[in-house]
Amino acid sequence: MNRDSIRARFEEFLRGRSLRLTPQRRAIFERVFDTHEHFTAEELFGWIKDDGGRGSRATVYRTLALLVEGGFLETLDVGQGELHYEHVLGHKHHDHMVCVVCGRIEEFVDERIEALQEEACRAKGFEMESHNLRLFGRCKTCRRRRRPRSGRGGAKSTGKP
Amino acid sequence: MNRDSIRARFEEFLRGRSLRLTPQRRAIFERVFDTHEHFTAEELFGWIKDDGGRGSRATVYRTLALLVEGGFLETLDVGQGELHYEHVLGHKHHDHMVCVVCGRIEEFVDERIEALQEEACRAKGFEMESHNLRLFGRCKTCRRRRRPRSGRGGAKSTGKP
DNA sequence: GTAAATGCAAAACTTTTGCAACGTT
DNA sequence: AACGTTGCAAAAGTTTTGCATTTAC
Repeated sequence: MNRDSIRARFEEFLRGRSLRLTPQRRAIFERVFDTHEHFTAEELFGWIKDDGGRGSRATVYRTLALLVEGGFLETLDVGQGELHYEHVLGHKHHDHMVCVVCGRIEEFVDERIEALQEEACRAKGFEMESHNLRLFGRCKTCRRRRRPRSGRGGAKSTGKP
Repeated sequence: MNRDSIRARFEEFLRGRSLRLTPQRRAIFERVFDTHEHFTAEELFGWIKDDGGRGSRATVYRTLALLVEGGFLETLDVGQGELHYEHVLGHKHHDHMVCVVCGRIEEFVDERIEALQEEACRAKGFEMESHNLRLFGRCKTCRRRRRPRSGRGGAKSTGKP
């Protein structure tokens, strides 16, 4: 699904709820869909600032919540304190492998796992709305190195034990 | 595995690191293993207070971290802001179904899913250290009701979108 | 014109930390 | 005496909120 149709849906979503398409919302929307990566609210806020600034932190958070509500984004908690966001529209469901050394997030899917989850739910009378599978460990690259890469993420001290 | 052997291991763990078995640590340990449920740091702190009070919030957090480090407890993030803790010793690995209505957490295991996860890791050159599968939805009980149960958990407003 | 949105700063919440006082060994 | 512990209050870090002001429709 391309940018234009996503934008059209976003505008429709806003109209449907009598919300307004402000320059801030537009800027945030565009910046979000300019990236193909996962990002955090704080990162996004930084990008918006760098781009010359429409949008406060509060507006970034409020707009992200809106995008999640509208099904444009999904949150991914990698247990690092900050929530990560990723696109949903035009992306198939997938699970994540999170490298505990460098913080890199890899995506994968296995339809057989998906099916077994459904089966487990049926067995328990549970009606699944969503699910989330995260594998933590060391990625291919980090298995070869003794020291962490210097990039983003990684074994940062976090609000969580 | 029974309480006495777990306690013995805990004492051994402390001794091995020249840490002391203080009354606070003992009280926290006992209270933790008095429950069969998942609990949060704040809940535990409340219990300790109710029991007549040895232990500050800081000590509760510090001791929980210790218990996790020692492999006595594991954390479970149900996306509700607070981390949940659960016993590890004497409990086989399992995954979780989290009811988004009443907050109830149900456990389940499927060895086939476990095996497929390993397979996915091999395919990506990823070395898995741990994993975490959470299914969110409505439990058997809540599917039958139109209104949420009044108990703990549930659709509480949280620090996360 | 009017309801909605923004920005700021303050607040909320969970968790961590600095530090002086305290117990154990 | 030396060192680990505790408790308190303050700090940290992320996200939310109240409110006066501005803006889109």
